[in-house]
Amino acid sequence: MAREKLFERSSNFNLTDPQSLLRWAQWLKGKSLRESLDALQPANRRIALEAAERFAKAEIRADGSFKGPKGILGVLTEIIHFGLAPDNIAAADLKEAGLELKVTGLVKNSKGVRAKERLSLGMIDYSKCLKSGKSFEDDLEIQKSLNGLLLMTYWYKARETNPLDLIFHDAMIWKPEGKERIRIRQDWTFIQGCIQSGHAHMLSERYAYALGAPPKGAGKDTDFQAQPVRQPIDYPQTIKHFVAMGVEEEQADYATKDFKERSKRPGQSVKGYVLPKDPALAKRLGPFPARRRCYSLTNSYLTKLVRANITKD
DNA sequence: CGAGGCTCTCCTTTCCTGGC
DNA sequence: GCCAGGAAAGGAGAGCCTCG
Repeated sequence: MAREKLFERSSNFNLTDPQSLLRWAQWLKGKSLRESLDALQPANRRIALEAAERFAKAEIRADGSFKGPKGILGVLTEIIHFGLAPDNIAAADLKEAGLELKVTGLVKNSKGVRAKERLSLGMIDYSKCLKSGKSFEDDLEIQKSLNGLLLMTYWYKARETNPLDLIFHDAMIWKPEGKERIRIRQDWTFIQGCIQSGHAHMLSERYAYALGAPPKGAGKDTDFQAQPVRQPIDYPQTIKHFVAMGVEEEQADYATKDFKERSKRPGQSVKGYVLPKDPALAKRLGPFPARRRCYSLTNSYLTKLVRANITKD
């Protein structure tokens, strides 16, 4: 099912043509969303404002001031710039072109441009990771992004309360192929291996080349769940398991040693592994409860991508 | 129709590294 | 060996959705 079109911007792009979507995304280079909004005909402008209100609780007043959540640049971009209604269907945003739309912030420091944050791609479903025969290629949660990501970057500005004033930097289509894709598949395999070997509580971004597993949740104890494999297998077996699955020996060896160290410090984040604060919940969930996590492109990898593929500034 | 679950995104803490 | 700044990683608020 295609996205609901709010209005036609057919002179600007063709929803089935990735390159036209990229060009249209790049139109925003050096501009803000406000300019895209101003370029709309009055009738469409009204539709866009109404949609922003409906989908994002964002009130854009006639004088250009803004009232609403500030972290909704992505949603506003979809609505205003592409004329599409957001939905929460698992398929890619720009399905006809096979592209997933992501809007992400950049910052500049002494060493140059970098990504402000990791980029989250989709939630990890622990129970699904146990199904045998489930392959990387079948994991839609992540393939929708790996099959083509229309990545739009903007200059992050702390304390900016009006998303319409944020300046876009550039846009690119990212579709990992060849070596890059294989490397990402290994990261994915590593994550599956952690869950299958009873180490879901050890998942982290630190073992990743590109694809990490940072925590993602509503905060507090509700983020925890019993992991599907209750008892971790021992470390020699864990290495073997990883390698048999296709993880590089170096990564498997490093991670397993690190697991061993961290396992000595339950309840200590980073150097150990996190636990629910409520002891009763911890007891109910069993010995190694796992936090809700997502698949993400790590900050450092995203930074590399941005530096390599997007025009220097 | 209300409680709790889910997911979006931003915020805070911890850790690492490079310069002295 | 210490300090500061920046990066990595964990933590969390809020709104929407789902299900009883």
